[in-house]
Order: sequence, then C-alpha cells, then structure tokens
Amino acid sequence: MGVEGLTTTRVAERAGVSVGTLYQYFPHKQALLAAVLERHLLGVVEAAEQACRANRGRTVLEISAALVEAFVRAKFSDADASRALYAVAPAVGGEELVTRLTQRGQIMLCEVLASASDRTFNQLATVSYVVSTALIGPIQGLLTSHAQTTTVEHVRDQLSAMIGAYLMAVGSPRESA
Amino acid sequence: MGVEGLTTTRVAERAGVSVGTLYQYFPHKQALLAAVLERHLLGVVEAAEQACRANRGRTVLEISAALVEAFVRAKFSDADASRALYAVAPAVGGEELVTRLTQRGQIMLCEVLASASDRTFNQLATVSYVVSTALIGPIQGLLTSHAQTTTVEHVRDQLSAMIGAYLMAVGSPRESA
Amino acid sequence: MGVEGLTTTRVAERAGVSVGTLYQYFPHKQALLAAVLERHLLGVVEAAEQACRANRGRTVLEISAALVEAFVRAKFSDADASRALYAVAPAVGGEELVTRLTQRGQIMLCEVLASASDRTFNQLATVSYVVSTALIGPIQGLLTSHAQTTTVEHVRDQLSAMIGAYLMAVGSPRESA
Amino acid sequence: MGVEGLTTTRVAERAGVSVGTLYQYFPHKQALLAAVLERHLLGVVEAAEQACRANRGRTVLEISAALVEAFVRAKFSDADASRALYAVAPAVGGEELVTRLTQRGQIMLCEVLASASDRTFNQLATVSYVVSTALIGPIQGLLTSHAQTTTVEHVRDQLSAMIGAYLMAVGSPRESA
DNA sequence: CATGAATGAGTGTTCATTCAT
DNA sequence: TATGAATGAACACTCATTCAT
Repeated sequence: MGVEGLTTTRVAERAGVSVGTLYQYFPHKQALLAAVLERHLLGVVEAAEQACRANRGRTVLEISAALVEAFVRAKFSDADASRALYAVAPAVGGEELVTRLTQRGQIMLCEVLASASDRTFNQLATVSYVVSTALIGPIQGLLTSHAQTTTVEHVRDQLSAMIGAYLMAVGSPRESA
Repeated sequence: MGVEGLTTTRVAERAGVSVGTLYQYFPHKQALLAAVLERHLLGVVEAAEQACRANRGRTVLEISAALVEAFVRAKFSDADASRALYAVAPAVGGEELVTRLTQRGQIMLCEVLASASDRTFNQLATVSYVVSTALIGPIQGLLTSHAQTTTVEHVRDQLSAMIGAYLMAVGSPRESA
Repeated sequence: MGVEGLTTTRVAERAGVSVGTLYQYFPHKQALLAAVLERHLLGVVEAAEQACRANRGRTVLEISAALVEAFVRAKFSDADASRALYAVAPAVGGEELVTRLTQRGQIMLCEVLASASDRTFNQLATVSYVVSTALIGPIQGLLTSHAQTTTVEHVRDQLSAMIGAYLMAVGSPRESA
Repeated sequence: MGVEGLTTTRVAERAGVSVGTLYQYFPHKQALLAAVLERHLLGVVEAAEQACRANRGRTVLEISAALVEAFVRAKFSDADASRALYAVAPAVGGEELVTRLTQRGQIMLCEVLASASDRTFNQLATVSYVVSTALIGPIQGLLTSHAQTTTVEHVRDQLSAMIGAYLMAVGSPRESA
C-alpha cells in the first residue's frame, strides 16, 4: 500500500524485527507508517518550536533567520527519512496528522510573532500559516533533487530573506517610545 | 502503485475505455499516471508562463500578484485533480517530471524578473527557484484541507505580499535615468 | 480458514484455473466453498425429492426404502466430495445453508408421507425432520471410515428397516374401506 | 486450525494460563483440541454406557427410551461445547477419535441389546452401529439451530419411538417359557 | 484496433510455536 | 515451571499486465 518497496516485511527487516513483532505493536501497516511519519514530523515541529521559544522578543528578521535555520536543519538532519516520508503521508491518511502538527507549529509561531520587538501583526493566523507552509516546497524540492550542501545553504538564506521581508512588510512598526 | 483505488481498471472505466485499450497507448500504469500528471502540471506551468509573458516590463509587485493569481487559479480550477495527483507524483517517478517542469517554469520566471521595471536581480536562478516552489506548500495545504474560497483568497493575497516583499528586498533598484 | 489444505490456490489449481479467476466469480473463499457445498447438497436434496415424487401414494415401507436408497446413492456417488465437504460446512457459515436445504427436503418429504397409502401422520413436521436427519449420522460414519461397499449396503438396508418401522409405528392406519 | 477464533492464545486465556503453559502439556494445538474433544465425547459415551448398565434385562422399548434420554441429556448439558466441538472434530483428526469412542459405545450397546428381555438380535454389530449413529444427525441439527427446549423434547420422544420401533422390528421375539 | 477474462507474482496479516527470562 | 514477546511460514486476496477473440 502506497510507497513502492515499503512492504511490511522490508520495514520489519530494516527495523531489525520480524513482521509478527511489528503487528504486535501496530494494528495496520497504515498505523505503523503513520507512527513513523509522526515521529519525524514531531522532530521538525519541536525544532521549530525550540527556535521560536529561544527568540521571543527579538526582531522579526532574527526570528525569521532562526526559524528557517531550525527548519532546514531538522529536515536535512535525516534527509533520507525526509525523502522517504514525503511519499508516505498521502498513502497513510497523513493529512489529518500533518494538519494537526502544522497547527501545533503555528501556535508557537503566532506567539513568537506576537512578541516581536519591531512589528505587530493583525492577521496573525494567516501570516503564520503562510510562513510555516511556504518553507515546505523549496525544502522538499532540494531534498528530492539531492541538492548539494552549498545549494541548500543558498536557498536557506533566500528563504530567510523572503520570510523576513514578508514579515517586515506585512507587520506594522511597533511604537516603542 | 500509489493512491488507493487508482487501479488500472478503474482509471480505464472512468476514461470510458477498457484496460486493454489503455495498454495500447501506455506501456505501464506508471507511464499512464505520469502522462496525466504531466498534463496537469503543464496546465499550471503554462498558466504561469502566460502570466509572465503578459507582465513583462512591469513592476515586481505587479508581476508577483499576476503570478500568484495565475498559479492559484490554475491549481484550483480542477481542485479534485490537484488533490489526487498530489499523492500520485511520488509513486510515479514524478520527481524527474516535476523537476523538469519546474525548471521550465523558472526559465520564463527568470526572463520576466529580468525585465522588471523597478528591480534587477543577480542570483536570478535561486530567486526564481524560491519563488516558484514557495507557492506549493501553502496551496497544497489549502487543497488538502478543503479550505473555503474566502480563506483561499486571503492566503493568495498574503502570498502575493510575501513574494512581492521578497523580490523588492532581494532585488536592487533599477537606475532609470 | 477452515479445512487444512483447502487453500484458495490449491482449490483454484484443482479447478484448473488461477486464484485470480476464482476471485472474479466469488467475493470470498467462504462464498466459494459455500457454493461448492451448496451444489453438493442440492444434488442430494434433489435425489431425495426425485425419490419422493416417484413414490407418491405408495406404502410407507416402499417410500422408506426408496428414500434411503436415493440418499445413500447420492452421498456415495461422489464419496470424496462428501467426505471433504463434511468439514467445510461449519467453517463456512454452512449452518444456514444446511438448514435451508434440509427444510426444502422436508417439504417434499411431508408431501409424500401425507400421500402414503397405508398410514397418516399428525406430527408431520417432526416426523420428517427426524427421518431426514437420522440418515446423516450413519452415512457420515460410513464415509469417514471408508467402509466397504457391502458394509454400506448392510447399513443401508438397516436404515430402510429403521425408517420403515418408525413410520409404521408412528402413523395411524389409513382407513380405506 | 479449524474453528475461527479458536487460537491457542485465546484458548489459553480462557483456560486461565499462558500459551507457553499450554505447550508444556500438549505438543500441538491439534493434541490440545483432541483432548478437549475426547473429554466431551467421553462424557457422552459414559452417559450412554451408564444408561445401558442401568437397563440390562429390560425391554427394548425401555432400553431405547433410556438411551436416547441419556444421549440427549449429555449433549445438551453443555450445549455450547457440543456446538463448538462439532466444527473441531474434522480439523483435528477427530475421525479416529470419534471412531474409537463410537466403537466403545457400541460394545456396551451390544451387551445391553443382547440382554433385552423381549427380543434377540443376530446382526448385533450393525444394529448397534445404526442405533448409535442415527441419533447424531437430529441432535446436531437441534444444537446448531438453537432449538427450544420443547422442540428438543418432541424430537427426543420421536427418536425414542424410532429406535424402539426399529429394535422391535429387527429383533426376533425372545422365547421365554 | 478494442475488449475484458485470465493470470499469478506480490503483499498485508494471522497465528502456531519457541525460548529467554 | 510459567510466561508472553518474538518469530516467520502460510494464507487470503489484489491488481498490473497479457492475449485470445
């Protein structure tokens, strides 16, 4: 079901156990893959949350840079998994999961944006939705094209610039007398 | 292969022919789905190209708005297909296809950005890569969450703003004496 | 499911087709085996019905003899199938099927008993239930023990005697002045 | 093997032990089920033997009634077990077991028939085979159709009548000067 | 050319059996 | 001796692909 070559037997082998054991912990192949996917996405979300927490009260440019940096680092720290799981999500009812985790990420993002020292936002929800999802496409592209590290870094910096410029433009200057 | 329920027989039925006929035109299921995917993506790319062509020489903000508008319109004009094909791409060796069409899109994007009346760019390739891929994530998200039209429009406007701000920030003001 | 060695593949092979073909005609293994079982039981029931029809208006002893004879002949005409299917019924939800066919057999049996020239019955339903089911045990025993033909014939004659004696005893002499 | 849901783990649970423990007492699942089956059948056979012993020297009608009564009572005293085990026998090599116990039952049956006060038999083996197996079908039918108690009693009485009539008819009047 | 019945390799899942604790 | 997690062979079922009509 779904991704080619991701048979239960193969997954079990790679995990160092037997199929039977897998089925002692997961009712479905779907549940198994969903769990793997969730773990991966949780890692990414937590990295982003961590970056948000550590940059409360900073300028939007600092926040942008930290967020993008954290996101890219998390995605590329296990690039193989990221690549493989890309195809897994749709085949696993991952939509619900992805939606849930995206929302969780946005909560923290809203918070940190609200705390920014130089800007205030009124459409916070939409802004944070756009910020968090805009990173997905470029990074996924880099992953599937097996881009070189220098390319990744270039793109990462451009993403920082893009998010930063966006937040500067869409936010109102905070009055700090 | 890939999406549940997308069996060759069912695809044939929906196409109003028999499986056998399908196999007279495509060597594989993979080739068949790739063709469908290609047609869909071509539509999107051509819409974008069209928008680019029509906005040569305008300001980057005008270009941004037109591009985003065209992209969103193209994706949502057959939302069901967009949703379904999302899951198909990875299962079909769609990476190569996606890469190829993305590149094609970028060529036109480079050209129109180079023609912008108010800015010049030096890292044109990276910029256009970021611009074209940054739209994917937010739009895919809207599609899979079956977002309402008003939500789609809000996000679309924010995307325009984001791309516009990015291009304004990353480009150098063009000297037009 | 159910009987050892009765795998779908093996059944298909024995039927001279492939598994896939089997599944084009039956939704389940269960449905497949149920169909086989039904065909077999139908054969037996029809043999019995035929015997009943041919002996309307005769004496109960004649009817008994004909019925037992037909039943035994039908069961032993394909002894292998009878043996194999014995184990199939419970594993296939065959109860319902067996009940249905048993009832069908009883209808004809009631009719012929009602037509007997020398006896009348009041508890016709119970009597015909007992008559039709009493034959099952002895015959199944002969089948599973691979009894010799002569043994089968001895038992068959005893069964005739038993059913005959029962009907003579339980029925009231018909007054035919 | 055999009945759906009769997994070793479940059997163990119901028995209040672990699978491992089960395998300390039985080499196979087959052996385990055979043991259960044997216990059940032994109960039935012993009930029949008991009835035979208690009716030595009586008339065949008395013997018939007592035998049928004992048989029915034994089968219905744990109707659930009777029903479940019906499906187990064929899947467990129960034929041999059933044959063995049937023969044991027949020995006692032969003896009591030989002692009957009003009849003598020459084909004793065949007669007792028929008598003991003829009860199986009707009773099994009642069990699987979850018949009401009154129905069971009606059928039981008819079975007494049938067996009684058979023995009266097939035996020769004993000369008791 | 079009058809769709037949094929059978491949996959998810179960469950009897083992063995380290 | 009892346990129950781990094992993996075996099976039901699917579906891409072929080919006789």
